[in-house]
Amino acid sequence: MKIGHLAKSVGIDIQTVRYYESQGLLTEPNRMENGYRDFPVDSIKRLQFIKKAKLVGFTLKEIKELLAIQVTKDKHTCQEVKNFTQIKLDEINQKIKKLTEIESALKKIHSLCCGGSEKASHCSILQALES
Amino acid sequence: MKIGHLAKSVGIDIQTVRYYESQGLLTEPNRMENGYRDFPVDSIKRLQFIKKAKLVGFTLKEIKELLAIQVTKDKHTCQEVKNFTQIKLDEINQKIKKLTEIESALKKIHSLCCGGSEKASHCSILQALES
DNA sequence: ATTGACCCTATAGTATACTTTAGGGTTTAT
DNA sequence: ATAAACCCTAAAGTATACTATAGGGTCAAT
Repeated sequence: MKIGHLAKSVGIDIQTVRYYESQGLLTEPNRMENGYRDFPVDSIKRLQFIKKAKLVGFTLKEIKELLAIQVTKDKHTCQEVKNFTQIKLDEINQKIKKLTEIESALKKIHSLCCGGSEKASHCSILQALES
Repeated sequence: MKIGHLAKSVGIDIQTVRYYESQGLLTEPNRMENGYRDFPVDSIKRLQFIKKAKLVGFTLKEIKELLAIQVTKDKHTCQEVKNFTQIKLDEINQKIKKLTEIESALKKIHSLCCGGSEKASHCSILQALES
């Protein structure tokens, strides 16, 4: 799969794909005779995951670590993987909690703010977070 | 409240507080006679919100917009606020969804990967996302 | 065979969000 | 009164994550 096709099917820029490769987020693709990159199909999933993880505030460095999770004799032991995934699970729960707080504040604003008879007393996000 | 106290109680750097002020995320604080900034107490909540929103992937620009939500005659109408909060609520739900996907993949890895009799077939995050 | 749509590398430039430095004044405790 | 801890501005520097540019080769269709 050529880089243009890959980039398009994930909805990112070709340059960005090359950048991710340079940063070690994509394993080095095979090359065709002419030197063009030939990506395996699962690069799509890899890039989709990167996109997803970026959206929720993970850095490329963190995403690289997430993608690197695997139990292999010479790399990571079970216990290492368990420890690492537990840390990441905690982080994710933190994020979900924060998002839920912001969500409920926005919901308050959305539903109460402009009800007509309601006073505009929940119309800032900080006020809505408090109540 | 002096900047050092404020920064410390939120757990961020003094310089960062000044930077946020310069970017319009904090309203300009009053000055004491000596020129020192005198922050209102609610700056703490403002900064805590900024911290929270940054953690889940919002940019300073977006955070500024969230902090600016209010219904006022000369600024934003009810409908504008409703529209804006709805867009943000959708974004937040997207983020929560992505996080939940990553979470369940990590949970799979965490619980299945090293069970002993289990094959290491869910030991990469991409594999875990699929199943 | 030539045009347009691809691909390549290498390097420079940009946006965002800080972080550090320089150079200086203020306050608090001893 | 002096040192340590605090505050100020302005400007430069850094890290991250792209994004664009230059200069060139490849491929598919006309």
